[in-house]
Amino acid sequence: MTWIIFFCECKVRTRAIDILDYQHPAVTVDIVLFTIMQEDLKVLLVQRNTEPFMGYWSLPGGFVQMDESLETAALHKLKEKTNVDDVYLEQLYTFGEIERDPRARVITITYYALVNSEKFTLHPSEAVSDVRWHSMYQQPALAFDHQRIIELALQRLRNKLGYTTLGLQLLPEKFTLPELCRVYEIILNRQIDKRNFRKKVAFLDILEDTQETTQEFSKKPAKLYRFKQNENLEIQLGSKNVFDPKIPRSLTGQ
Amino acid sequence: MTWIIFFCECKVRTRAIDILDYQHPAVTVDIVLFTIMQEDLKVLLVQRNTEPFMGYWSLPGGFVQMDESLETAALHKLKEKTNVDDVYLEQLYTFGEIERDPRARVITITYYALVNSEKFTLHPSEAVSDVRWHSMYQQPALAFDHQRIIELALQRLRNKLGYTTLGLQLLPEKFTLPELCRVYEIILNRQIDKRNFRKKVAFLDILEDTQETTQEFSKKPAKLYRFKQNENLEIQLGSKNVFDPKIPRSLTGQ
DNA sequence: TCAAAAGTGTTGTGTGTACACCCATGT
DNA sequence: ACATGGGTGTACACACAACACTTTTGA
Repeated sequence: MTWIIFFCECKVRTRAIDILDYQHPAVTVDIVLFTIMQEDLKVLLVQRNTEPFMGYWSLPGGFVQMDESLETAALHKLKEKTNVDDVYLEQLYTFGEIERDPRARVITITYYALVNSEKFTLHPSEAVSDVRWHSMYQQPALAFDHQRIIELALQRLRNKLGYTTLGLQLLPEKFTLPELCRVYEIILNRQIDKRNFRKKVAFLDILEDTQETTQEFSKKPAKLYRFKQNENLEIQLGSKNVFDPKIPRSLTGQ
Repeated sequence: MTWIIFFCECKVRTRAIDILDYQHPAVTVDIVLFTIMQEDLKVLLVQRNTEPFMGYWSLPGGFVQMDESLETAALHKLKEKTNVDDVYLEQLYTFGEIERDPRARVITITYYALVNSEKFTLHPSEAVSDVRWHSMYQQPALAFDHQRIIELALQRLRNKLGYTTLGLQLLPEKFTLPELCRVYEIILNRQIDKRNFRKKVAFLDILEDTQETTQEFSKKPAKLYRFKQNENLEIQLGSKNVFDPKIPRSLTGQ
């Protein structure tokens, strides 16, 4: 009898703990916003003006409000800091180590985002003193676990570059092939053979010729291309992988 | 009952505003636990006995406690439901739509996990009436957005199968090549050429011959292999991708 | 005429895929 | 002897990687 009562009590109390007395951790979003400027891969950082980590740089982000989805929250934070709202945004990972914020239990859902440099220069919020672009390859000291987050974002970006058309997000509407190639070189941090690159892009058939040229980057005019908007962002090319036979090698095959 | 709880919850959350000037959403973890049994891919599901979605099936999971990291929380929930604790666990995605739980704002960090069938049969918690394995290819009606979560998990599992050795997590320590091949066939839901499969596995050089054989599955004895534990889980094989030239094609090259 | 970047083809090699038969054993 | 699943080799196709010279223009 006692056991039954105890059992019931436990059950009730467990539910009570879950729903009533349960302490909710704080939830934030943090965004790794990439762009390419001055032939360099940049990340947007914000300088902290409060403890902890006062003076350190951190990712733009903030608390998730009750009336916004995670993605919306991320977009809001970005808009707040940069005034840019046309970005490519993708969830990265969720960090929830107990001690990642010394003040309280904070779980952060991280995103990474890409803006093309042109859109950015139209809203040069870098003027705001405590919000600045930093070279990915030369960062200041970062607060919390943000270093780790940025590294993961870069890794993901590099990976996805290979099987998606993500790179196009970093360029204006019209761009030249050498420009696109440079985007890849900058992100991957290594040289790419331009002949092979052109060949692959041509084969993908995701660009259309605008019939225009530009001499912005060279004396010889370079053709300007535009991304075929109707094309899917996820491009599956080439041999897929180890244990995946029986898929015919055609673009339509996936 | 539900209404009382809901009311109380509102009250508590209102107080939270006063104190922190910020409402914290509830945070849960949900786990998609896969195994292979009876030549079929199974997912562990729990039948709900409360509203909302009473009677529907849902993923094992629960609230994240303040003193456990997300991954720890996920492991705890699994242990609770299945008594299995030696699993491969990996974060999947975080869902935070405002309306995903009709009761309150709940953000869930989802994981997927793999157990080998042998470990599972040692702790047959399927006996527990409201916790059961269901065929991935024939599921009951699912609560919340759990259908979507499971689908994402399957997709991820299939993808990762190609460039990792994840499949090995679903087998006991010693296994035969036909068994491993069957794991891939079951998960990918398609036939695989066994000659090509063996060739690739041999080339990967991640298995060691145990010098033993088994006749469990056939009359002709099949060699038993063991996973070389020191090998990395992430195997990069074959051509990498579209925009990634200049990487020599060697296993050491990554 | 020179410098600077755009543009262009070919070849070898590795990896994916298709395909058919013999082997070892229990019944 | 036969049924069952284990085990093996070859040939073709395709994508990746390496590589060097010509073209167009501005200065």
